[in-house]
Amino acid sequence: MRPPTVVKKERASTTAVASGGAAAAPQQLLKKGPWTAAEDAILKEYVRKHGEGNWNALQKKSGLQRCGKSCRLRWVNHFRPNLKKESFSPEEETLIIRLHAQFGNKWAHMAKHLRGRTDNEIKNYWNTRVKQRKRAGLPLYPPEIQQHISSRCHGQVQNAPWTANSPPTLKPLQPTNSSFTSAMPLLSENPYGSILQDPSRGKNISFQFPFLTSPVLNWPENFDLGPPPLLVKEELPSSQFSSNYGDEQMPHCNSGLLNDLLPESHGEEKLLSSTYLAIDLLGKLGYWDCPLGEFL
DNA sequence: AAATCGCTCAACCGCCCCCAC
DNA sequence: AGTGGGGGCGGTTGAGCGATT
Repeated sequence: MRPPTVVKKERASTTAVASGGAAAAPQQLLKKGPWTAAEDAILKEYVRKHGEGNWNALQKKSGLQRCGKSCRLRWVNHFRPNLKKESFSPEEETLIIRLHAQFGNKWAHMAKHLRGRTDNEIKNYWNTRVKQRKRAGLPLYPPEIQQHISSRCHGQVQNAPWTANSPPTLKPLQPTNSSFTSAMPLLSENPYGSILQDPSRGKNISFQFPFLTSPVLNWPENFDLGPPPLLVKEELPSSQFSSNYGDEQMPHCNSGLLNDLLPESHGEEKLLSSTYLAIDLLGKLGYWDCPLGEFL
């Protein structure tokens, strides 16, 4: 990766920034293009004094001729603490591929799982990868990743909506020509998730299928994701366990069941932990017969 | 040495959501 | 309920640079 912040040739211009990114900026001349060392210094000093956020105020208070969005982007991509500068490691590359298989083009979401990496970096890496593999006539996901994912746990949910009297049955996918795409018609009967009744506790538990609610699905042919990554979202009716997948501030529900089953997890691991723990939860409730260890 | 090509990546753009009023 | 500002996010662009011809 090329070292950042080295501006060899000034391509900046001073212009009235148009709508969109600088909608809130006053109609004055704001600079665009590469940042200079002096601008960087102003930005860093401002954040040191005032912390992150309130980016438009930065422009007003510091006199920096940059719109708030540009300041935020510069900070996030170059000066935020603990940023990694080196190229992606093989482990990181593998993780990106797996995360993309799971979440699609959710760069910011993926960045939460790659400590010290920015959404922009991941996006650039992926777009380059797409170009390269397309040119080489290779599939988007390498066979080893496809194999790894599809071998984690072959199961498929049927018979929605579920109840405790009619629990979801798990049907092994055929190892050869099965694909998540082929599973979708079955799941489309219940595109937003389901509610499970747990009579032993007198509780209802709501599940959602992020794959089915994601607008970015464009799965390659024959890509087998295995089972949808079930996420426990709500324990009805009293739940406050309502975060979206990927929400780092996932609150605990206010009744006992999920808190019993979901141990503490922290930071960037929380999303995947919540996903896997949700699957584990299904197993503990008897709806899933795949040990968590095999799924991971 | 010069021209061309292809890739990388920083930065911008536009859309959207959230929240205060 | 409607509106506007702030901020987050994904898509896109194009300058810079190394490789190749």
